[in-house]
Amino acid sequence: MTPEETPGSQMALALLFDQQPEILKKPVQAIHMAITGGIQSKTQRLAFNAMLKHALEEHARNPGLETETYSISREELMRIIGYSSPNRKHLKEALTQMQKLTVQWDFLRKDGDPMWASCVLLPFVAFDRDKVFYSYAAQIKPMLFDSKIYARLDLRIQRTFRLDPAAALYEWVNRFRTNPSKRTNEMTWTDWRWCIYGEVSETSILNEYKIFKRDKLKPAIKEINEKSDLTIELIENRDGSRSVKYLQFIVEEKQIFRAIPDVDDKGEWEKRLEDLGLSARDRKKILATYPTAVIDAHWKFTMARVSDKSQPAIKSPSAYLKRALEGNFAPDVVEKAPAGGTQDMEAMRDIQTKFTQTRNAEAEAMLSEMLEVDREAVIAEYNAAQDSKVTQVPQDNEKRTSRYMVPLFAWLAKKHWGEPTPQDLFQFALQTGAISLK
DNA sequence: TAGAAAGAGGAACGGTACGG
DNA sequence: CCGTACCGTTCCTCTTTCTA
Repeated sequence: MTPEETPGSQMALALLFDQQPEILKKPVQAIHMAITGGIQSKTQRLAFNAMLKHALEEHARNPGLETETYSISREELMRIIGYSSPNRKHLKEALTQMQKLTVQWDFLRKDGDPMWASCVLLPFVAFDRDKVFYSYAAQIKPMLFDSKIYARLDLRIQRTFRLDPAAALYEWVNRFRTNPSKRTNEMTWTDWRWCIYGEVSETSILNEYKIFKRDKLKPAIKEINEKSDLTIELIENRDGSRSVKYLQFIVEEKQIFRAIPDVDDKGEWEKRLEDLGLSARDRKKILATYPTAVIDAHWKFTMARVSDKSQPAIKSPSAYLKRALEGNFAPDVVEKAPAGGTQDMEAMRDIQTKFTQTRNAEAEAMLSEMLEVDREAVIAEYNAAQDSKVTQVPQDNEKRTSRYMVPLFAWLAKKHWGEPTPQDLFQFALQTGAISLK
């Protein structure tokens, strides 16, 4: 069942684990979309995500400002989508082509608002020497920018895929990673083909399931299992007939990404240093000489350098780490204690409260968007974790007042997004304008 | 009802076009 | 030169369905 994992891919995953994530909070309606009248390449898909991420950040910085046209530096765009070729022609062509692609938004909610039924993917794109300008259709902007229901998509992972359908399938299954049932939705195989590949003509050989599976599905599943933080498994449903009718996936998060390792723990560091290839003597010396915070900083420094493709490759990460530690390469790691004063403390608490409220609202939206069976599973899990009966969420829908539900939302938010990290709070404070970088 | 035929899918090949 | 996308082919297995 477990896919073959080469040491190389494991190393790549381990490296990924130590980088800063690049999360796009992508509205689910924009994930559940299908290209009509053509196919979408990986470059286009990633570019759309990169541009959306950029626009969302822009939007968060200036919430009041109604921006018509966004711009992103070409360098940054190319970095996010992993476009390394010096030949810009194809990037330009791919982006220009996006103006011709139309999409069916919110594909899963068939009875949804018909206003978003179909619309051009990117109505406007322009270039100059080092910037790319783009804008969205006015009708879909609220959906893109104000959506409460989103999935966290890690663009670092998505750009490591080489196969088009792998990037597309990953995006779809990633959205179901937190489902208690560990299942995606079930769709006819032609709908899956539509979502992860595009619309095909009547004469295409991809009208045969076995060809689609051979050329698109299987390679995509293989690549996702090898390179991503998820393992997925295909379920085929023949529905009594001879041919495969419906497809579904089992989605599980890989172990390494589930538990945040305790970096203060010497044992954990011992193992990490060993994995890197350091000898027992070196490990002992390093752990005895430097505090873990310093090792951690240099570890991150080393990993960033190792995965930096713009510089010559590092032959031996372990030797590099040693040298980095000896030379104290990493910038200062002294933890900055927050400036004292009760005013600051109160401002901090205020940010924390607002952050919690926002997250709870997001958790509520997520819950309401779940399938009935999944929602009840979540509630059952929550109830099981309650010591006392009075805090349990009642079975009767009518009786589910905020007295019960708000703690549930908080629990759910913590479960899915974890404890807010300092970065989360910092980001949030920046976005809401509570603090500013000057 | 046994055996043939047909349908669906899988495995392992092959090729061309094209871009980095 | 290699990897990806796309398009074929041949031979095989398994299951359903047809038919003598």
